Amino acid sequence: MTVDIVILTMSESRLHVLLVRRGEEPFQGMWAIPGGFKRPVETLDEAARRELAEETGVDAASLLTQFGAYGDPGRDPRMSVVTVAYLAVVRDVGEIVAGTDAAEASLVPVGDVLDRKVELAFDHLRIVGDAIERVRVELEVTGVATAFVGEAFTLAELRAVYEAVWGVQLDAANFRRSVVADDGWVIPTGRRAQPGPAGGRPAELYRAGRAWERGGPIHRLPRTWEVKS
Amino acid sequence: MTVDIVILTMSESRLHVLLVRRGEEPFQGMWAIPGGFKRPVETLDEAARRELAEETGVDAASLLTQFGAYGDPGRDPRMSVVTVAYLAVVRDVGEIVAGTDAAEASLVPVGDVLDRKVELAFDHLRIVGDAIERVRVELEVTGVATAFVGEAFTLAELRAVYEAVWGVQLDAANFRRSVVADDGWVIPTGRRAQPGPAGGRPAELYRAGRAWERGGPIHRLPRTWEVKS
DNA sequence: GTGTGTTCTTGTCATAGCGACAAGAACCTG
DNA sequence: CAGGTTCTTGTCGCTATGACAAGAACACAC
Repeated sequence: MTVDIVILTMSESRLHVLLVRRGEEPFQGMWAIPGGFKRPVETLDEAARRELAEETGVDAASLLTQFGAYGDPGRDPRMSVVTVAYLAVVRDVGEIVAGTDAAEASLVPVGDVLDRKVELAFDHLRIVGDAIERVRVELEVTGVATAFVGEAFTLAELRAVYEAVWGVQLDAANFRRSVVADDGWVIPTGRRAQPGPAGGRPAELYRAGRAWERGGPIHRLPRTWEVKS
Repeated sequence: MTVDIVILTMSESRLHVLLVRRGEEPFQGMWAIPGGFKRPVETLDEAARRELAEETGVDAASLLTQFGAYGDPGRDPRMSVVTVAYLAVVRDVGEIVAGTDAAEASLVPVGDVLDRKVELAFDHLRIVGDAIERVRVELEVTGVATAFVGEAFTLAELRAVYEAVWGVQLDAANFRRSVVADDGWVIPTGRRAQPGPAGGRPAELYRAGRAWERGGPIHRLPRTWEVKS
């Protein structure tokens, strides 16, 4: 019994996953998602949190959600091992420190992983793929989007999350209208963000409201207000 | 490592779950969901299918979907056991036969389980509860609804699924319009169903179309067209 | 300062979706 | 045939939303 953890975060408007370079056999030197063996005295959630901290120094405690179990014979060359996979979405990974069993830890664009530019150990490619798919769905149904951004955020930042995860372009005006629709999804803070290097009108800063508990305001299914060109 | 299976089906317009009465310790004589130990040479999916067939005689092969793993210490009094839970929605359970390890097998209304009128062994109440919640979500996003009904079905039957699972009343006219919306969710067969004992106009029979793959037509979140009185 | 470019914000318009409701159609039983 | 039940069709009005245009607030170059 092992647990493995997929940590997702936004960086440079792209989705990234936290990987560690394996320090031990099997697959020594190859990239993998953090994880390790569960102890009999702890719950699965506790095991996930502990392994993540041990190998990367990241504490994603309350955000870890379980999303799958993998137990194909042969997925681990050593023995028959079933792993339970966890997912956490964070706005800032914080200090990444390679710990036990890990020679190195860093953020990698998920695009590079899915394109196989970065090869993963075990069946971790499949696990990461399932995690992404899960986030795509959760984005529509839950408030996961706010977990990607900070305490205070601009609507452009929030929109970038949807665009990166779904791989679409959204109309800024319509996005604003849907989110601000006075149902309490976002609450203006009164402050404004610093404009980017190219200038532009400074964006208002918002914080997350409580309406996300009932599902998000942005949908992708029958909606097609992606930008044309 | 064990696998446990939650089988859900509709009976008398109510949601039912397939339970077995345990033939062995621990919890001998108590109701539980079917399940058992995974073998090293098989996948989790195969283990679920095998255990279900062994204990109940039910073959739900292609419909089994994994939805959670449970590994709290103490959930099994004998030892530390992690179980992977599977869910299947079927229109007809078929022949139920109590098999190995099971003294009895039958369908129980989920209401009785959630109300604790029927007590379950281990943490199976929690597992069943999670399964129900999963179905409630899937009903909105996937074509699970069609798995509850037969090959050919009336729109009233399909509507009853949503009403039973969500615990709401839906307007028959609006339900029809949403489902028939010529997007291929249901396809008329040209045949008609037998009216019930109280008479009434005979309903048209439909079969499931391919549009369900892109998500269902019925939503519950911002929608509130439940019947008033 | 002034002009140009960029980004965020506000507003308009037309259409599609949908909740509420009423009426008609097709069966039953007695 | 009368009355009851269930399924089916249709209408009305409101809201949500996709498309698009215009205004506002900044940076930078000159």
